[in-house]
Formats: sequence, C-alpha cells, structure tokens
Amino acid sequence: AVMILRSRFLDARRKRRNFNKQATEILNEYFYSHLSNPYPSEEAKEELAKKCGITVSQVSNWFGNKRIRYKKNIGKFQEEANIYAAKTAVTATN
Amino acid sequence: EAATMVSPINQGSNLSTGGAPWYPMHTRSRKKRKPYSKLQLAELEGEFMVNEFITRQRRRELSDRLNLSDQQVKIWFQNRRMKKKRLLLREQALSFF
DNA sequence: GTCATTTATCATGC
DNA sequence: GCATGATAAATGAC
Repeated sequence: AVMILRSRFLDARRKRRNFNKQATEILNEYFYSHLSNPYPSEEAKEELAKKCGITVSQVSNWFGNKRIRYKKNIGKFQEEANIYAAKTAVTATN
Repeated sequence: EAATMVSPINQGSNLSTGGAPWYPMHTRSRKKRKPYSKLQLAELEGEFMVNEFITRQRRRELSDRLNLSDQQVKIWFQNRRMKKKRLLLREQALSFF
C-alpha cells in the first residue's frame, strides 16, 4: 500500500500536476523581468520555490523548459512578455 | 549508426524587443538526443547494479556489445548516478511518512 | 569525477 | 490537439 504510493511519488512524470496560477504568475514575473539573463541563482531559486510552494528542482525544471520554449518561438510568447513587462518594475540586476 | 547533428546556426537570436541573446553559442553541432532501446537500457542497468563506476575495460566490452560508443556508456553512467541521487533525495523528502 | 544546463521525448492535463 | 511538467541523452564548466 505504502510502497505503491512511494513508487508513484518516485515517478513524478506519471503524476504531473500543473502549478497553480499564482505560482506560474511568480515564475513568469521573474523570467520576464530578467529576460536578459533568466538564470536565477541558487538562492533565488530557493526563494522562488518557497513563494510558489514547489521544490527547487521544480523551479529549475520550469526555467529550463521556459528558456528553451521561449527561444524556439519568441513570437508565441510576445503577448505574454508584454503583459509581464508592463506589470513588473525594472529590476534587472540580481 | 550515423550520428545526426543539429545545426547551431539559429542560436544567436536577438530581437530588439525582448530578444534572447543569452544562450551559449555552442561552437559545434550537437548530437541529437536519441533514446536508447529497452535492451540497451536493461544491460546498462544490470551493469550499474554490479558497480556504479564502470571500468574502462568493462565499458569497452559493454559499448561494443550494445552498439554504443565508449563515450555514450561513460555519459550514461554519469547521468545514472545523478538520477540515483535525485531519487534518494526524493526518498528523504518522503521519509516523514 | 560532479553538476547545472540544453534538447528531444515522454506522460499527463484539459 | 497542443500546453505543461518531468525525464532521458548530450554538452560544457570546473
């Protein structure tokens, strides 16, 4: 019984859940406010993880996916970029 | 087998509004990721059970038998050790059950 | 060697 | 039917 739950937890891919809207909001705000260098430090990752209620690894996964998918189709994310650019103050340094 | 390569030509994209010039411009073409077969994975996992650090000798035998390059087997063991660490940390995070 | 990545692929959500 | 999060090959820094 416990072993089943344990094995399912270890295979996170088969139990994927989308992040809640607030978490995605936080991650996107950071990404688009650091678009010139979207590589959060380990400390920044920990803070993001805490604020989003997810693990540091999940933060790394999110940024990895976001960077590659943004690069592959910048046009598709243009509208999203404008939204968060307007919403976020300029804090380009970290 | 022929190693399919991906061109890095389109890497340095830089649009004026919201460009993304941050990716490291890889000087050379990168080998396309190709998933290994079930047989290959079974053999690799079996060897990993015996020893997590494979010797050059056994590595050469294994790569020859599986039609993988010596480098690929080496990389696989490195990635496999990282995976094991990942799972261990995940177990720890679950240990309070 | 480890380890943070890039990239393609997988499995799922909706 | 794609969007999304996690994982599997592959690279490079150190």
